[in-house]
Amino acid sequence: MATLYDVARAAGVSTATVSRVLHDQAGVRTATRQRVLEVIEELDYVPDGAAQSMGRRRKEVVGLVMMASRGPETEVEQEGLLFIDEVLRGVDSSLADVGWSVLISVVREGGPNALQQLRTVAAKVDGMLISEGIVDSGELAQLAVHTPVVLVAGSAAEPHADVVCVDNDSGTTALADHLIGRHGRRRLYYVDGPPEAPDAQERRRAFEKAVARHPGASLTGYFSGRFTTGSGQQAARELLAAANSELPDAIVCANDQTALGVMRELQAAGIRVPDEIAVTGFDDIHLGTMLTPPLTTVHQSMRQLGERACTLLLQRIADPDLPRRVERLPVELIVRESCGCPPRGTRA
Amino acid sequence: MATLYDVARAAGVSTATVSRVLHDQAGVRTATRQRVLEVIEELDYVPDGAAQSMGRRRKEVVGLVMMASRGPETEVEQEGLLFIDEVLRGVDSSLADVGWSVLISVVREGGPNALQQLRTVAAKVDGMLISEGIVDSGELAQLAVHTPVVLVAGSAAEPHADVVCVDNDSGTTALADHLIGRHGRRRLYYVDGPPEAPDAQERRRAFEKAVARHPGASLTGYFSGRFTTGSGQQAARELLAAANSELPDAIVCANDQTALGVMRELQAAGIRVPDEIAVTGFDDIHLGTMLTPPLTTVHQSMRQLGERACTLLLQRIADPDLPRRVERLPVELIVRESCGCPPRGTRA
DNA sequence: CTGAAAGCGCTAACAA
DNA sequence: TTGTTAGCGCTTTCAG
Repeated sequence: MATLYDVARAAGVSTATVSRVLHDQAGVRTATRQRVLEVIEELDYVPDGAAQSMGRRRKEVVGLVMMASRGPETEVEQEGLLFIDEVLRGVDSSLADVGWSVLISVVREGGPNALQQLRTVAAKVDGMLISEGIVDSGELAQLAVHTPVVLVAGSAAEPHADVVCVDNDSGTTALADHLIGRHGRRRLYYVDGPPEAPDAQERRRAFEKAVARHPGASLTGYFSGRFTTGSGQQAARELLAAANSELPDAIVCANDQTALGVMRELQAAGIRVPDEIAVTGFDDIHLGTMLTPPLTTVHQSMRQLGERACTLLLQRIADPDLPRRVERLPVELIVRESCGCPPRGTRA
Repeated sequence: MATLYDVARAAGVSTATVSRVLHDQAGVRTATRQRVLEVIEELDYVPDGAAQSMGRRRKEVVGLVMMASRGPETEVEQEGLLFIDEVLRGVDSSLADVGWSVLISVVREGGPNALQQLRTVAAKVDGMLISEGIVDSGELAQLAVHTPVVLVAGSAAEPHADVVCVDNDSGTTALADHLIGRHGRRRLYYVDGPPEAPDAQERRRAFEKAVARHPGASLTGYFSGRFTTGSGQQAARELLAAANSELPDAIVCANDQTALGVMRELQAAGIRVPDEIAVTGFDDIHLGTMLTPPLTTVHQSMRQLGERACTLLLQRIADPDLPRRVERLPVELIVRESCGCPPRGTRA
């Protein structure tokens, strides 16, 4: 492998000059530049990244740490699994502008000390994007002392890092208002996500608040799920089994995966959605458009989440003394048919 | 940021000793080790990755280069998009064993010189996994001179790199035999993928061969698609528009995305699948299980693809003089209902 | 416009 | 068992 020295020697210039040419810096005579360029070409020289990092004291790499899906590999209908892809795209596009790269690390649930893994990553990057649920606030604080960190889809209340999250509040509220105001649903049932997930908390609270604002409407029940299809099925089964009680006329789910399970189970029991019971989700995963009926939900752009998080991270790396920031991304109510609305005109 | 020197000084030992402790190497008295460990803890020391790379002349990072989906971000039904996730998981699991990391780079179609981008990645890694369709054989040859490269899902005929691919042949053959032998389909129509994709070529050839082996069966038509849902729809539309000709009794698609489009369009035209026309895919994407009828297809594990490719890469990095290898991963015929088979017992 | 040279933080061969 | 020290390849300041 040719080094900078080889190039310098072959071109009869100093390493400083080669470096300047390499980075298109001004102050090199055209003829000299030309000569160096030729030698570079000839020697097929590629600068060594590690050495560059040492020299400029910056690696130009950011870490993206995400959670592996729980369960066996074939279980695609899982929390997490669906998001790496989109978030990664956002991050990448934000990085492409400046020529940096992403280092990915997947944390396996129950894997040995996630913190250790994070440290390993930290050694190789200038800053990291960590998705919610990987470390607790204390560990995060430790990490953030030396490494710029942005929490992706994390709790806005996290005091030790910048956070980019989604406006769960307005999304959930819009959904509830639609269901109650537009469709006159009154007996609402809620299928929650895991209590430790900030998104789940925010959505549930917002939902309760929204329901409370509508006289006549009430929360008839509640299931504590885990953002999974299985949770949804379980919730629906329990609901159906409780024979003594009247069924709700709408089931609001903490996310689309859950809604999927609920719908599946209801329909298997011969219940018509949305005629008898409306079902809604949150996230707007692609699968939702393929269901019968198509799922009414709240759209959030994971891509944008990644992009914004990365942008914040780059800014913090550039200036570590920036005040802490929280960015809340807008969401959009996506009305399809599972809420009771009629089919939209033409299909894609 | 504390350095190795700080630790050495504070512990009253040499940097060599600290390094030994850091890597759990033998030959350090327990008491010494203990002391060093304490100092490390106290100073919250984290070794610098770039410096480590320099020292050991190895970065312990592999690059994974994949293609961005074409088209707008919302178009999820695209080639490529669906695979990063799974492949990444395989790579990661293979890397987790040795403690290395993955650097991801997404090549945008039409983006400025992919080769340039690859060089940038090459500077930061010890070897790279490149997915099919990113570089041509010539460029690959250039790259591979200095960097270990494994082609993912590439052409087995590629002479300049190791290749991990899928056994398109046996999968397609099994599918054709099933359709013809089991269901007695005779008038077969094929929707191909892009001609430049090795997978597409292999599948088409295998299909033609398989059909030829069955007297009575024939290939009644052929559409040159692009592995996309859109291609499938277009293929179906053309087929339906050609009013003079008799319709086929089976449409075999180069991949699931395409099959999805075909099914959608056929059903929109009131044609019953599989009663009137059977439809099959290749890949076994999750969506296929959700269709009505569920899609009969050929399963390939992208996760395994990533894992194997990564394993080969690690071996080549360890020994660059290894002979070139091609690994062909097994596939499995997944019989569901779109081929004409009856529903399987219980659903998941 | 160009060059000399001092780092950057760690590893590993060699000595002791 | 521990220490010394020569790199690793590039960047960048400071002189010229």
